[in-house]
Amino acid sequence: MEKKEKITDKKTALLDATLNLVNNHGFHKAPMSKIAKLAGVAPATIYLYFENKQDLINSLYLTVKASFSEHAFKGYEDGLPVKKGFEIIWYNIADYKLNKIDEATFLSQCDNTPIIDEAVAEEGLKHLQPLLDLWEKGRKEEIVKPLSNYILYAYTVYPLSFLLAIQEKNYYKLNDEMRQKAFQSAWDAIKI
Amino acid sequence: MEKKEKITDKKTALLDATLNLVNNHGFHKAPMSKIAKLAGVAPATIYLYFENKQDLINSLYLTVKASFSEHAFKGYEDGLPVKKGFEIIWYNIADYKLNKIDEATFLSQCDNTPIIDEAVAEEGLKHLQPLLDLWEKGRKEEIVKPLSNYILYAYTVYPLSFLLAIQEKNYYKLNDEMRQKAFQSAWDAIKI
Amino acid sequence: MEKKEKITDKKTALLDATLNLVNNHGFHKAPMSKIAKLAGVAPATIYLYFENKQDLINSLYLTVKASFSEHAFKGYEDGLPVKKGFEIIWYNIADYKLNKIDEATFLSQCDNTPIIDEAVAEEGLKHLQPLLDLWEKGRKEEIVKPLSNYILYAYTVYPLSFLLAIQEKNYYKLNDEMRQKAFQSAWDAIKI
Amino acid sequence: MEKKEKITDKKTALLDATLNLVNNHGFHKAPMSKIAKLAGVAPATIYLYFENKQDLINSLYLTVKASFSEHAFKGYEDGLPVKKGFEIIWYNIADYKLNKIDEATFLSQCDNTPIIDEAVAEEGLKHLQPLLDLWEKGRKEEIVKPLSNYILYAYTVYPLSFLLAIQEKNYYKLNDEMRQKAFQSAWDAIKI
DNA sequence: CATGAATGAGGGTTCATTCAT
DNA sequence: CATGAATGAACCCTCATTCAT
Repeated sequence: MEKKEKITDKKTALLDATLNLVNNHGFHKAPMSKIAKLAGVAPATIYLYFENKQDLINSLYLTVKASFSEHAFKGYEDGLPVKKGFEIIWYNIADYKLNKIDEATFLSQCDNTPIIDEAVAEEGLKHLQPLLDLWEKGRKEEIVKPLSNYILYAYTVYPLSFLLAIQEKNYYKLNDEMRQKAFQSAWDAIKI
Repeated sequence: MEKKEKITDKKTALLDATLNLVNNHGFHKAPMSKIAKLAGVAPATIYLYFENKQDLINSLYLTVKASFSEHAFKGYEDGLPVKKGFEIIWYNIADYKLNKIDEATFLSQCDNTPIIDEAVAEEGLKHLQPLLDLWEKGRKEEIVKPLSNYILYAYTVYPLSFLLAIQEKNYYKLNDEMRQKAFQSAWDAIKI
Repeated sequence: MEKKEKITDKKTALLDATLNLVNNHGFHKAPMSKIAKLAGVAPATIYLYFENKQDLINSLYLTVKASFSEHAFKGYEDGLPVKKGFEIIWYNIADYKLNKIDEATFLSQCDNTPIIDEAVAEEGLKHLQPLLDLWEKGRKEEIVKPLSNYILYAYTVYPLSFLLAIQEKNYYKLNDEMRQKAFQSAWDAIKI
Repeated sequence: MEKKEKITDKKTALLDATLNLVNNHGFHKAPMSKIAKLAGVAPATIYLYFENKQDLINSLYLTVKASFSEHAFKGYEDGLPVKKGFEIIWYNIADYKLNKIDEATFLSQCDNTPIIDEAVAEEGLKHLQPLLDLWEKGRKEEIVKPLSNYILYAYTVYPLSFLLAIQEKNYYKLNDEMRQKAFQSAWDAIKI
């Protein structure tokens, strides 16, 4: 057990270091040497855990995406009424994006930049299936507008990325009341 | 006149080349040498028109942002009713984002990445003032929900960036009917 | 006449500009573009007056060296007694080195650096002939020690370069009294 | 111990290579690539031992200056009579300048050129203190003329730089007899 | 497992020089 | 005569990656 943990330790440290550097300075200006230093490790050590820089970034992306999905569906289960289910997921995602700022910022950067290999990016898309299923159900029950999943996503989850970015730049801080209003707008946008 | 045009020619060619390379391969992997080659120019020539790479990127950002604003408010004037005015602006922006794909993609990348100097990024924010004024009017007339501009933007304009990205990845093509539905969702999200 | 002067004007301006830049920043960091700008001329214009950068430097060296020699022998004539003649020349050189600081500094830099083509440097050496003749006479009359011209030079004229450098760095300012003492030391070093 | 030596090896090789190239071709025309090649090392390796080119030059300057001082005061001790002490130091310096030609030439170039950072240059000045103390003593005992240290230096040590340069250009070779005469001139210049 | 020294390839940038005007 | 735009070559430096230890 101890050995396995040690491995995870350094791997995690490297992923964390990468996250911070890429977030704060961009993919360029996040050299392997700095990543190593920030992780408290020698540069060559990185290559024991990752094939190369691209693999490191890809791995980080998938790791963060997985953690995101895990949070997104916390407390959610299949049988719930559409609005209730949507509410749970939306608030979960909002919590994630507005609290786990670094992770969310990194995902934003990946989604708007060609730094992630396309194949890997596609793999990251599969995580939202339960939400897509819920929307399908909502459309059938004529509670949700007959719009494609893309549009539903664009008007409910995606706006949170903007609010995150704004908050990150310290222009603004989203309190509980505003969060409720934001949810209301999301729901208004897609409900029939 | 001829000389001035020639200058503009090369400068424009350089900006275009940068746009394409940064869009398709990211800021890293858009070396000056490739930019020069794509623009049909020697690398050293870039430095006749821009101080350095950062200045080139910043200039491109401001140029594109200006063109974006110009399109956003085409045919719009101050006195219009809130919904009508909003409709005009929204469709303008939708047209821009879904047709001038390269420009819009580049702006997305800049807004989600630390490649633009902060001072320059702030300068780019000033362009939306007429829309903000319109929203203020809408709130006063109790047509628009009493939400901050950030939230209004997040639920109306920002979703278009997602639709653009989706379309760009060829998963989807937004036709006129869907565009109308998308507008409806935007309006539903913020109207009282 | 006017045209000739105009030519001389620009040529002189270029030589002056080069002198200043090389003195203050070194041969490297004295690019042709800056030289041109300081001289109020386009870069390409330099090549109307000089073959290339090396020729510009060489020309400057010879020009300054000529001006130096001219000053060195002002008021001197062949028939004078050895000590009197030496005194005149020494004071002339001292005046030049301690007043025409830029020129003297430049000569120092050239003499201690491989920036001047060797052939040109040798040509610059011929200018001191009258002093060498005077020394020859002094040795014959057994007023001056039987030392080679190099050593005589090293102990009389060359020390002034050091005093110049010191003065230039503002550590020190040589007044008339000290100058007389300095001359005394020079004479003591070589007189029998 | 072995590792430390290896490090010193490459660092020394780089300093040596720099010395040679700067001496023979000047600071410009001593590109990092050539320095590396002459040291038997890849260009990037230089940056393991020095921050940048300026740091390399500065380090070389301080290294050589230290070696110079060490030689200058070999066999000298404080209590010696003024003339005897001066003789020892003068001959030490003469030996250094006329034998360790490369080092001395480099120092000359540094002292007459703005290639060394000023702060570093000043640090190099501190090394001659024992000689300055000796002169102070000589002035008090009325053996040495009441001249500033600068002038004393100009007429005793500095002339050796000229003799070095002459010798380096192969115009001349200073044998023991001439060296004694040169010392006599130095002493004549400053003794009362 | 872990490392730090080492590097080849390539990055951004400068510059002496040219050429059409 | 004079120019300024243009450039090829070279410069300094960085960095992802490797390899002996």
